[in-house]
Amino acid sequence: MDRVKMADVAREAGVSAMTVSRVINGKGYVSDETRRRVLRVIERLGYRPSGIARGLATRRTGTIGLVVPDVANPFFADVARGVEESAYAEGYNVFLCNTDEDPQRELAALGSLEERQVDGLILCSSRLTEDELHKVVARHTSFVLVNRRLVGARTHSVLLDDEAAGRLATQHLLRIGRRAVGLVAGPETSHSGQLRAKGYRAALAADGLPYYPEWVRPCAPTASGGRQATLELLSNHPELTGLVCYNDLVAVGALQAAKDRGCQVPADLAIVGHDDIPLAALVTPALTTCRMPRYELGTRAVGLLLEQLDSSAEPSAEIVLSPELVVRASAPGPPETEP
Amino acid sequence: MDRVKMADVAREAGVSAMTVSRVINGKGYVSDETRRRVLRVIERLGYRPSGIARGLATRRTGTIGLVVPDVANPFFADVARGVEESAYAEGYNVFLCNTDEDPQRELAALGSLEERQVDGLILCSSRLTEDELHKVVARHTSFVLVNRRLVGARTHSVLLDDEAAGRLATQHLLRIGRRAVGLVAGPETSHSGQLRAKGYRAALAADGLPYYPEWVRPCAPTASGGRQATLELLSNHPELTGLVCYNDLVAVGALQAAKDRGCQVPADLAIVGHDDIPLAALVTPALTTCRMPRYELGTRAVGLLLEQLDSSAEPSAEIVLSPELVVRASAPGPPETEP
DNA sequence: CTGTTAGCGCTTTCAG
DNA sequence: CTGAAAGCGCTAACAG
Repeated sequence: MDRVKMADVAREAGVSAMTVSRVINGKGYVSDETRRRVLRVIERLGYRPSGIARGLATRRTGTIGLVVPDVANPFFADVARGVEESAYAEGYNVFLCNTDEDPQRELAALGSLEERQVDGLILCSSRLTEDELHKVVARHTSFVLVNRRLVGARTHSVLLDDEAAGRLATQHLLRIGRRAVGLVAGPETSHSGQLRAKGYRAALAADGLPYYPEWVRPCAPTASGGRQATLELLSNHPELTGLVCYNDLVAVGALQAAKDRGCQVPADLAIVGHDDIPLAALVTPALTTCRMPRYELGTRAVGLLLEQLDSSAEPSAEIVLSPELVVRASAPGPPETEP
Repeated sequence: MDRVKMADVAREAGVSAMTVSRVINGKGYVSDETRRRVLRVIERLGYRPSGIARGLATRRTGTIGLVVPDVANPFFADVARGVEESAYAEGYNVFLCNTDEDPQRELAALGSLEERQVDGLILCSSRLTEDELHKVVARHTSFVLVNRRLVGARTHSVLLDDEAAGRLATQHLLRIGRRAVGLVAGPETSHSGQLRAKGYRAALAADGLPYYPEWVRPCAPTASGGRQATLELLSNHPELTGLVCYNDLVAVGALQAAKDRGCQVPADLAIVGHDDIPLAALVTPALTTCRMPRYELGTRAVGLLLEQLDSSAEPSAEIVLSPELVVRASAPGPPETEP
């Protein structure tokens, strides 16, 4: 019950292993007749070349590693799908590693992928320190960071424009006539949260509106976090007519809070979320939100990675992906284009 | 910039490669002093053994393949997480393959994993025919089917008890006094849908209630499918006081339909879904549903797989995982235990 | 306790 | 157009 190997095919076809190798890889000259004969034997024997033997000989495994904090999180699941699909399209297979948000496990995963000799590595929302990250990057020829930037290294990253997202969300509310717009800001430690908040402020400033820190409340990035923060925000500031939320889960919490207070959405309060997770379209009223191109995050990462693999030593590159406003019932209004 | 190899470590430590191999794998005797010296050199040089070289020598790659229709689907994302985590805990890495529900791609993925010489394969909700599946199984020593059964093969599978789920959901409605219970049944071609419907019928029969086919409507497994089917069901049968839904998405559609018709949930109509996706807890009213243990599907699959790898040639095994009723607002009531 | 000798299955030279 | 020899980095099986 041993695997059939190249030598078996060669013997059966009456040629050398080298010839079999040539027809498999389509390089070098092989007469049409020989090729056909070899192909037939391969088919008949059900031969499959051994990737690891090939890997040992070529020092290329046709494999890329993907490290994510949690595949079950829809955000990373979409990234993973993007990575998997485009890697597959280019003939690569992907090793998936889950870190459970734990830097220790992240390091371990990276080590394990190094042993597997992946050709390249995609690291998503790394929880490592800059120092650790620099060390890791140094060990790998081909490396792409997703949703994280690292200065001072030959690093390629694919990022989301969170500031633009915050701006977009806020602008939309302002444009539909809401002048008292609050922010349910998510965790204070969140990098993307800070950027979205920055966008919120920028949008206010652009319209010549003052920034009221008391209209901004941090919260856990969950529905219940959003609900509670919104409840407090609304009871202290009933003057608010619009709310930008850190993400869609928080926005759903805001929706619940509005309901708790008998406040009509969007009539009394218009709400905009971030991310456009599937849930956003299913709640009532459906959420207006900033769609973040998660799948594309994955495909672009693979693109950058393979670029590095082909042409060696590219300089650093950074791709920033833009969010897109999706208008639904929680903050309706004509979607206008940028001036 | 070449990788440091075992020979480098051996030379540097003044021992043979074999000794280095022994300390790395922790097998065979090595004096404590030598071990320490080797370890130090490994550390200093940043040596990492080559998994592929080892794989070629041992014919074991420490790798398992996971094939799913779509990682971005929360169901499979959870399975994938279960697989990844427990594989990792046992020192295995997992190759993830997405088939996009396409049998052709599924076959291709399987072939590709065979080339990578994975030690075992986990195939999730396969879209292949029985014949194709039999062929695939025959090529692999270690194989586990998730959410799919295959008769007449030395196959191991991990399954969800869909019939019990349908029964559980229906029983709950009957117990809280709903005697006119309809079924929004999902796609007619869905295997799990048919089983859940069977459970629905069984529960009715157990209570001595008649089965009315006109209270059952198929639909697309989506919120809009559920909404439309429920709308039709309610307008033809306003007598219904309870609804079992194929899955949570469909149940959310049913919720929307009830709202459309000004029908109160749960007062006028109690609704039970299936799966317990995150969404279920977030809609208003929150959904009562049958939780299907998706993460465990993954962990158990790995368990079965590794069992096969260790002790060769196990007989077929089948693990059936039980659903669990999660009571929330859409069909409240004291959760009773089985009689 | 440690080292030597052979491969694992493929591809890379370099010759025919 | 085809083949022979050598080796990728590691470990199994023996020796010592």
